[in-house]
Amino acid sequence: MLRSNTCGELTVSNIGNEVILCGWVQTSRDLGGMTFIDLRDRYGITQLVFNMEVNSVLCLEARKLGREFVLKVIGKVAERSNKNSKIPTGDIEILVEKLEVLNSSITPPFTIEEQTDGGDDIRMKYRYLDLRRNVVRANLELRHRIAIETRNYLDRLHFLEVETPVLIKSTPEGARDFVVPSRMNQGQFYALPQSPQTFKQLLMVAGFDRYYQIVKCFRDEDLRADRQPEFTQIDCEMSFVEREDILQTFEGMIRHLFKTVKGIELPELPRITYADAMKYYGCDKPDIRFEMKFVELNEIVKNKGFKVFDDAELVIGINAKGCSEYTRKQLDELTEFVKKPQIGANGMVYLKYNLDGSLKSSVDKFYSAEELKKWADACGAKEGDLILLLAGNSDKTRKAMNELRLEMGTRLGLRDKNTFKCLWVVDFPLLEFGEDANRWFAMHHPFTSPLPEDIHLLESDPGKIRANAYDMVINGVEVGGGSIRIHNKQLQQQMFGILGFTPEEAQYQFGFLLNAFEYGAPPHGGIAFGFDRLCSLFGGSESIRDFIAFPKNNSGRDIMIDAPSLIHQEQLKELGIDIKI
RNA sequence: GGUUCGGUAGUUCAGCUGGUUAGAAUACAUGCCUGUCACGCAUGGGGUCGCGGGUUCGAGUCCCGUCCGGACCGCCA
Repeated sequence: MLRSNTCGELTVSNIGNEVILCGWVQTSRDLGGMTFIDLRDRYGITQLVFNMEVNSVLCLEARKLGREFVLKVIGKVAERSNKNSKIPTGDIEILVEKLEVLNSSITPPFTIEEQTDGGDDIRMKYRYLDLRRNVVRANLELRHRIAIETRNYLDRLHFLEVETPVLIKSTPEGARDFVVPSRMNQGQFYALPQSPQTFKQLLMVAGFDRYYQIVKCFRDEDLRADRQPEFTQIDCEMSFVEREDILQTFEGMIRHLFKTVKGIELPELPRITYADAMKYYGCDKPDIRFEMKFVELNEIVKNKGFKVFDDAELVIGINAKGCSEYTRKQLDELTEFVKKPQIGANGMVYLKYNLDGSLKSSVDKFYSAEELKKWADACGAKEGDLILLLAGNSDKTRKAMNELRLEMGTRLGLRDKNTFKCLWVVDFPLLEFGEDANRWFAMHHPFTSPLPEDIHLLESDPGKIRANAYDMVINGVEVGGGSIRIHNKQLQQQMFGILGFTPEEAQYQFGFLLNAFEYGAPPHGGIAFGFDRLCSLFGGSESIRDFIAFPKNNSGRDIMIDAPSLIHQEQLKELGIDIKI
């Protein structure tokens, strides 16, 4: 060991000790007669002192040290005359007796401090420097903590962590696959897994009973702040269980994580059906940190001569409590917000329930005060509240109102990142119809079992079938999702049929699974959590990039190593690939 | 594939309706300073205004194209 202690642990109890520290120069403060250097490592910062009167050679040497130089120093721990209460080691300093420069550094392109001056781009290019910053390191420490506690919990319940292959087979359903050309099988490709789905099911067939894996998954789709091309899942599967068992087990896991990592005791998780989530929140991952539920107003507002409402399939309102004093400017901003192309509403109607009890709406021409009062009552509005209404096609209006609700929640400060509201969303539709392809698609994936009571609809009315599937949602973020699986060959074949596979295609793509089901597949089900999202949520950040050591940018590039990149003609030739651009 | 915001010193940014030699902060360098901890003070160096084209007497500023980055829509079983 080059060092006797870290830079974060020395206190007054160590005064007089001879210590050896290693670390990076955070800053130096040269006062002429003496020089202070803050030495940093992963554990903290310790102040080094060089005094001209004590050792002028050493002091002059210390003056020349630049930011991020790597030092080894030997010295005595001393009590400071001026203490710094802001850092744990602020009561002591090191009177340096011997200094060794282990390595020098050129000037870093941005400051390595809590509040860095660097933008995202430059920080990603020099990610190894960015990772030296406390905040980023703390994020990865949090990630480590969550992984450890996940393993603790699942291990205690006898889950086995089993690794599954990364080079697998491309499948047509779902997201685009990343593909890897095979040299030994020219013209053929592996795919990287979007999830270990079929493997974990095969592990259930194999009798492993309880499996989990903290595992990298890959999807070749466009990215977002919360989406990376390679991401990590906590992937789990259990045999001989029903939905209730899975919900209990993993509700337990999330509560364990909140308790051990955040010190938060979560209440029992509420459950909401997909249908209700869409009805009251316009969204299958509602943020329930605040109420502001949708109220359907069709009955009340129609046939009074206001064409927009009369022609609308759906008119819904939300009650923004305490906002009756909103100015014209604020209301115009909200209207502009909902009219943005990404949101797509044509306009917004408002109703102010003023503090004096009067009602003022943007459609006063068409509605009497009495009629407006009915709106207010339906929305549970009181004096001082503001009702916002959107109208039009049902799906679009719900989607737009969801955005408006979240925007209002943000504006009213109702989405505190340190408040956590978790829930289960259950009874998703099994299938959704793809207009372009003119066929049914699995909403979750093709291995999802229908609810037993809905199986009879398979041939007659597939769109009505509910899936035995569930999502866990925290603060409006889908952190996990899963289902009870199909474990019966005939039902699985029937499902592939509905999804437009011929029996031959089904056999070609998923024959291994169908075959396995013939050898005594147990009833099973599982769930997968987005590990990166869970970490960012725990860390109070919107972006998962902050919780990944070496993330990719919006275009899927790693700008530090500059990947993806061209490969040599030789390599292409070996693979039997001819590229035309 | 689309919408939108941005690209000016090492870095983060300002730069108005086009008009002298493009600024600030910070970082960096040099000097002074014995209790700093965002040390202080003084001095200094540092720019292909992303790139290409156009309009104009004149473009960092306006227009077109293009590249790069961020956020979002589509997409993400």
